[in-house]
Amino acid sequence: MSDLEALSLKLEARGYRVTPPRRAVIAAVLQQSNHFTVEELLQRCRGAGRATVFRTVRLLSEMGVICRVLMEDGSLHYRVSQRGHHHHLVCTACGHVQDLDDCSVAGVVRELSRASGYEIEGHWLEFYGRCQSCRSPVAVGGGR
Amino acid sequence: MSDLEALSLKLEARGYRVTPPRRAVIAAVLQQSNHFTVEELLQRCRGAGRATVFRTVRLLSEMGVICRVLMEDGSLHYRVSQRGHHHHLVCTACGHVQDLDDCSVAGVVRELSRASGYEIEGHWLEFYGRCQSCRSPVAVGGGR
DNA sequence: GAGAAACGTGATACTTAGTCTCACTGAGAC
DNA sequence: GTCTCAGTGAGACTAAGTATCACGTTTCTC
Repeated sequence: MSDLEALSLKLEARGYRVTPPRRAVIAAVLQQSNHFTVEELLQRCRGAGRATVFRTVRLLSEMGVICRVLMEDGSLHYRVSQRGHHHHLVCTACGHVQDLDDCSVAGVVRELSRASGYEIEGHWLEFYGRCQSCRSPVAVGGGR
Repeated sequence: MSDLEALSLKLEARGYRVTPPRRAVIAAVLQQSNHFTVEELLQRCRGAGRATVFRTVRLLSEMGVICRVLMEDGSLHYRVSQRGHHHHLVCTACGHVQDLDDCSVAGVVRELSRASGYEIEGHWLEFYGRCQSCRSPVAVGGGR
């Protein structure tokens, strides 16, 4: 069973109809290997309207199929998400995003909760840097 | 010396003029005890134009006088910042923001850098929860 | 002090990312 | 067949921020 079919079943199980525009958006989302913006999806789903693409993205986001990635400039991108709670490591040079499996601040949250008296319900954590292939190995000509 | 005067001197030292609209924006910023939006500043500085308020906010942000706070809904607010790199603890009930002095993920960054091969240059971390006075005395525990 | 250059300004148009509204469509229930 | 209702596209609208432009004010130079 393809990812598209699996997702369609998941939508139907939740009582949503799987219409041609929704299929088009989901297919476009699944084609994206890295992060994307809604504008990029709109380019790929010429058939579907703006509102529909935004609605479907919100739906997929609520279902946990895609997650939001906060870029270093403050803009929000989206990304297919296999797991539940996780964080991202964003390469500021090539834009590649890597998922971080385990939540590295779980201990910090416990400690902070005790120290501050807050009941901590959530957090947002993104790392920015240069991936292995973008790190210039002693500047072999050019660089950025 | 008041904060306003200190900031004015800081601006002049950087070669910026301290004009009446800028003074008005800075005064409005310093009046805010918690986080604020540019729209709120605009309400308070009726004299200064929209563009000027945005320009001054960007200027103060570049100077490190104010910092951005990412709210749970994805919107960006601003906040007077006394220190350099720090994180925020946002109460989702009353909206109060608390600064976290020491960067609690410094160790995580080092570990992650080694494990992933990334040269980590920055990160964004915000915590969300309910502050001591907003926690209902019954509901202890839970979490996301 | 005059004139020029630089800086800062408000008004306003524009951009981006997203939401809202509304008339319409098509599938399913009866 | 018709009623209902989720889903649709078009397009208006919103929020947050940027760009442009003509103009005013300061500062610099002579």
